[in-house]
Amino acid sequence: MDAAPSKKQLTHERIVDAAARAIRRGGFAGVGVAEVMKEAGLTHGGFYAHFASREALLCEALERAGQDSAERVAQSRASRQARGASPLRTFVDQYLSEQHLAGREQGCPVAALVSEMPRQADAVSEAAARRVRTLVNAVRAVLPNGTSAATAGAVTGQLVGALQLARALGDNAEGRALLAAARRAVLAQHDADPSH
Amino acid sequence: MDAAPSKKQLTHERIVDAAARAIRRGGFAGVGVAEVMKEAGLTHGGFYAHFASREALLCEALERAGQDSAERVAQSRASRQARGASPLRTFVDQYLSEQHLAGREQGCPVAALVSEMPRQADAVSEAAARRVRTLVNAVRAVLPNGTSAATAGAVTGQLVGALQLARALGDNAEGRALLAAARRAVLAQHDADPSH
DNA sequence: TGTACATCAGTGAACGCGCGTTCACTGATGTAC
DNA sequence: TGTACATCAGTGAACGCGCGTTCACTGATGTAC
Repeated sequence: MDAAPSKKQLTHERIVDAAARAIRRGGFAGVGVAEVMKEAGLTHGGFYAHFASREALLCEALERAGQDSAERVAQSRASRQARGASPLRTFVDQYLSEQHLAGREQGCPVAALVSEMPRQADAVSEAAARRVRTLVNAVRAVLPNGTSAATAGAVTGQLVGALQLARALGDNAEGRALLAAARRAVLAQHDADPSH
Repeated sequence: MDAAPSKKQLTHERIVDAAARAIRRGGFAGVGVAEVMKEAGLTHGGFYAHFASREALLCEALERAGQDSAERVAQSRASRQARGASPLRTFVDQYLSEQHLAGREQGCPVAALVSEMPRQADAVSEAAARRVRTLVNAVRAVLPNGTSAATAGAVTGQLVGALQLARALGDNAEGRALLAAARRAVLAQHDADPSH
């Protein structure tokens, strides 16, 4: 069905990928039509054959960034859980890892962009709200059955907030200490088996 | 000593006040020289008699926004504590209040700006990091004596993250439920007397 | 007290620049016969 | 198999606009005498 992507579709993907990186690197305002097209190996004039507007690109970029980040997490999840860690512990250790602290461009778009989300044009902030819900659901999935969306949201806030504050303090001892303290706090509160 | 501010100093304050509101309303990029000057009742040409650059204004605006927000909190704190609430509960109830959810422009600049902080020019992101430390210290002051800065940072992350996610979801039932869940979580974890 | 002058906060026109968007065009691809 | 033609992804010049910054100027204030 989706077996044979056309050349145009492949180009489209390349543009969205570039934008998904740019949006986490530079924020919503850091996504420039010309720069993204250049990074995709094209000239800026062709942009409007692919997107109705820059706004439309931002919406697609948000979604792509979320998928991209989720895939990265899924890759190492299996191996960690095999070593006996709980799903929650695995998730928290990855989300509040030093790699995630340093790798903004490849990381969670919610952590990279939340404080800008409410200021975007309607279509963009709606796409952003969907991304937030997706993340909250991912957190909910590693919490005990029956946990409410609101409670999962509070835990998500704990993760997102700690990562952002650590980044604002810098990728140094100060930021890493905050991150470590947040890992401990989340696990002490929600993990049944704080063995390690 | 600082008894008689000159007319120029008063003007300077007005500009910084306008910028402190604009930076929380529109983010770092939302602070335009011309617009801020206009809001202060001036024309844009006079700007450089007050600031070396737009960057310098951003630094001052960050600090002012922090003071402004802290003052607002201090105003209602006394009366609440008099009614018997603990300092922590008072702080949390205010930080995660529905007023704070709706009032971005008058609220905490850290919640309004964290995810943009690491992307700013050096001077600005340093001023931002100082703001973060100030907030963490305020949280630390309402936690038990001896709480480490890192642990206070984790709690701060919980507050900042929850407020941001709620704002990204919108000032509606969904956002308010997240906020309420976060209030419960923080107090259950840290407040000795969860009486109410 | 009154006049002459220096100071300086604020004005408004102008600048160069980068941005999102438009559009006439190119040139490769693939179908029709 | 070979030629003629339509399609359409991508090019690159050009547009209008808003931005941060500069600068010659204005006009009110206050000091010197």
